Amino acid sequence: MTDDRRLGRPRSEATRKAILVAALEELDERGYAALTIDGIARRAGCGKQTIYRWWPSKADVVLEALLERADTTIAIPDEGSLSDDLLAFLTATFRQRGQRPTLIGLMAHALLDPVFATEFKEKFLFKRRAALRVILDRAAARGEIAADADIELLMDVVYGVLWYRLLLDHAPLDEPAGNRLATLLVRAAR
Amino acid sequence: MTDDRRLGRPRSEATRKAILVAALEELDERGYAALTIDGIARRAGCGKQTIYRWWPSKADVVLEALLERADTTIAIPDEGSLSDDLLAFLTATFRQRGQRPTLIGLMAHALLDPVFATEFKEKFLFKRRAALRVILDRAAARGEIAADADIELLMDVVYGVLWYRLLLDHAPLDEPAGNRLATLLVRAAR
Amino acid sequence: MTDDRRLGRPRSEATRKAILVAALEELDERGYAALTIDGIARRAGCGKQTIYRWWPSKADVVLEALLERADTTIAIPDEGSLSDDLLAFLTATFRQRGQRPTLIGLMAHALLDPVFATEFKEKFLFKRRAALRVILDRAAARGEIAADADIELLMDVVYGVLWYRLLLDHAPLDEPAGNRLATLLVRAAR
Amino acid sequence: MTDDRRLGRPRSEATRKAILVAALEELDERGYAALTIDGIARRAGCGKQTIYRWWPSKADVVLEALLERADTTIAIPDEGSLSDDLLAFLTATFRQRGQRPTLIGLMAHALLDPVFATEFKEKFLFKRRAALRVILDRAAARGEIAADADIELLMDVVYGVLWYRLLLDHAPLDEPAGNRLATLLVRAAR
DNA sequence: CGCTAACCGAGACGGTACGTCTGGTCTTCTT
DNA sequence: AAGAAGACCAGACGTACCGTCTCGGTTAGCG
Repeated sequence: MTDDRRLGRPRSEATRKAILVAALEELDERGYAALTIDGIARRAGCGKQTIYRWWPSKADVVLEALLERADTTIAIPDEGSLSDDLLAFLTATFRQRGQRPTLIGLMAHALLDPVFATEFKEKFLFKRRAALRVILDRAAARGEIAADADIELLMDVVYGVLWYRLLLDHAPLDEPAGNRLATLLVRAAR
Repeated sequence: MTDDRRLGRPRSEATRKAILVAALEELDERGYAALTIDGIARRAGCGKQTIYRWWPSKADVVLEALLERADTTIAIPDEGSLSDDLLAFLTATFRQRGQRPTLIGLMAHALLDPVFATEFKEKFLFKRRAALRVILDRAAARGEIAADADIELLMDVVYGVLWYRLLLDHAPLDEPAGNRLATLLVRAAR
Repeated sequence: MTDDRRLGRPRSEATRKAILVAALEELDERGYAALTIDGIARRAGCGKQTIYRWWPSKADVVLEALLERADTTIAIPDEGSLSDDLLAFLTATFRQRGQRPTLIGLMAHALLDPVFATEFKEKFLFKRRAALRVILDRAAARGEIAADADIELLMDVVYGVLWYRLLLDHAPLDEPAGNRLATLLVRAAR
Repeated sequence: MTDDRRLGRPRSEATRKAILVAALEELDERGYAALTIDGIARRAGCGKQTIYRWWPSKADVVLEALLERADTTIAIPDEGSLSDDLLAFLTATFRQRGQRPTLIGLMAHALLDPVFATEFKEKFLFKRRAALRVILDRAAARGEIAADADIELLMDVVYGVLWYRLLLDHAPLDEPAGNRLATLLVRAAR
């Protein structure tokens, strides 16, 4: 029941969107390393101050753009077996591989800026982990996972392989890869 | 065959070392994000040109310093069983966790600079993978790994978990963790 | 005839005064160079728009404040002789030396902004000249000034010396100085 | 016998001149109020830092340009009589009236920036006063100036009228004006 | 022993982005 | 319609580094 109406001119939604779009376009065309606040402002047709007013760093702009663009809700499959759930989850996750430049840039920034790192984990990384945890908890309830299994470790295996291949780009992140990873996990979980 | 002696004044070994030391000190004290060529040169008491003459980027300086400091030879345990070999390997690898700031910085740079990324993979990452491959190949020869197992994937699991925890810093990289990961791998390999 | 009452809410006299006071306070505390519309508005507790609505530039605010504060009527002495009139006029004028920061700022602004320069001359500088001209005309009628004397030049001597010392601050603007200048003028006028 | 050779790359004389020229061109074309360091650097084809390295403010750049362009030596006429000397001096000084925009800008800046004001007085204003003083001292030695005359005040009359007309631009600064001012001064000096 | 060549330190150079500041305009609700 | 609040676009500010360059000076092998 809070009254959200504030004094003064309200924030321009049009400008906010123009900035997010401009950030993603600049990112695609020139890469994260060449991304600048100046460039985003120029492309969005806004003043730099408007960006600095709402986001603490360029990474925060990109993160918000990513969250807005991505499916807000992370689909949690429920096929009845760990194997099928994992396969569905991995396939859905791998399908977002087009986001690679964005994710790479955000991770790079997180490594260089601890403040943003926290933001990135809370708003993105840990949200995805939570979805995976639901799947594993259900499988544990069905007895598909050994009682002494380390659920945290299993999740790290999933996201570890995912990020490692995303970062190094040395091996595929496609459906067959998802298949093999699911098989490995099922075997390891018993 | 090649006569490596060059005309003119030879490269100063003292300066080379001063630069590598200065780079690591700056890295420790101020973090990779604040690392600058200017700063390294100032601390090393040398001209900027001297750095640019021998290294293409600040990451290359740090990489060379890391390679020089780290055990040049990667120990490859041969205990007779996959389980023991993995445990020994992981324990040795995790022990280098003190390098975290350095590794984080190099990875960040690699994500932003494709040229350095190649360098980093060749000189560092793939060298470590090769050591692990020897262990896995031996285990396969002993029949400890299923014939249809995906050796590449197993390696990605090891280094994926390692890097994922290194980057996110959300879970420990200690001996118990190594133990559990080794157990998981043995189970998955069958 | 004209009906000056306008539609809508009338201008707030309290705000107008708060702005003029705030402008002079900022001027005294931080100097003209640091004077900003933002700062005046903040101190006056009003919106920037309210200032822009009524004054074209910060100098106009200061000018209005100065005119309001200063004696609205410029005293024109009539002692019976050029010498006494000049002395009285100079003494009265020099007494306003405390306005130096204000006058300095207004002159600086006038030099940089031709539109304000016109305003400044009409509302301030030429008003003072007119007073001096009355004195000189009366002296001419009494025959104290040679028929071929250049009255305009005499006025420029008075205000030239005054402003030159005000601007450079290299020599006093006190009563002895007024005395000497009056003597010089009387001599020059013959 | 100081050894002026300094370490490092020497200052570029070509760039120095390009900056001074660019500053005067910008000043002529757009006026002092619109003069920016950015603009000077852009026109001179140099980096902003190069300007900041050598001059503390844009006014210092303009001052150096003015000093370089103007006759370095201020001609001191010696015609044998105060009247002729003054006329020659005023004529020569008034002839530089083309400098008006430059002088106006420098004075405006001096009024806003006390540090530059000192610089401006020392390097420009007081140098001119010194020349005039030579003329007046010679006249005093010849007995053309009353023993009790205030030489400082006479100089302030000359430069006061000059600057007052320069700043307000309400009356001419030409040869007839010089003539009339010289006459007035001779009369006042007796 | 002098010449040549490549090194070294220092530091100026042209650029470019930074994050801040102010200007002048606009858009909301309130008086 | 005026006012307070505050967001908006625009663009200059002065700083920090980038990677390059140009000096004087040093240190090797070769003639």
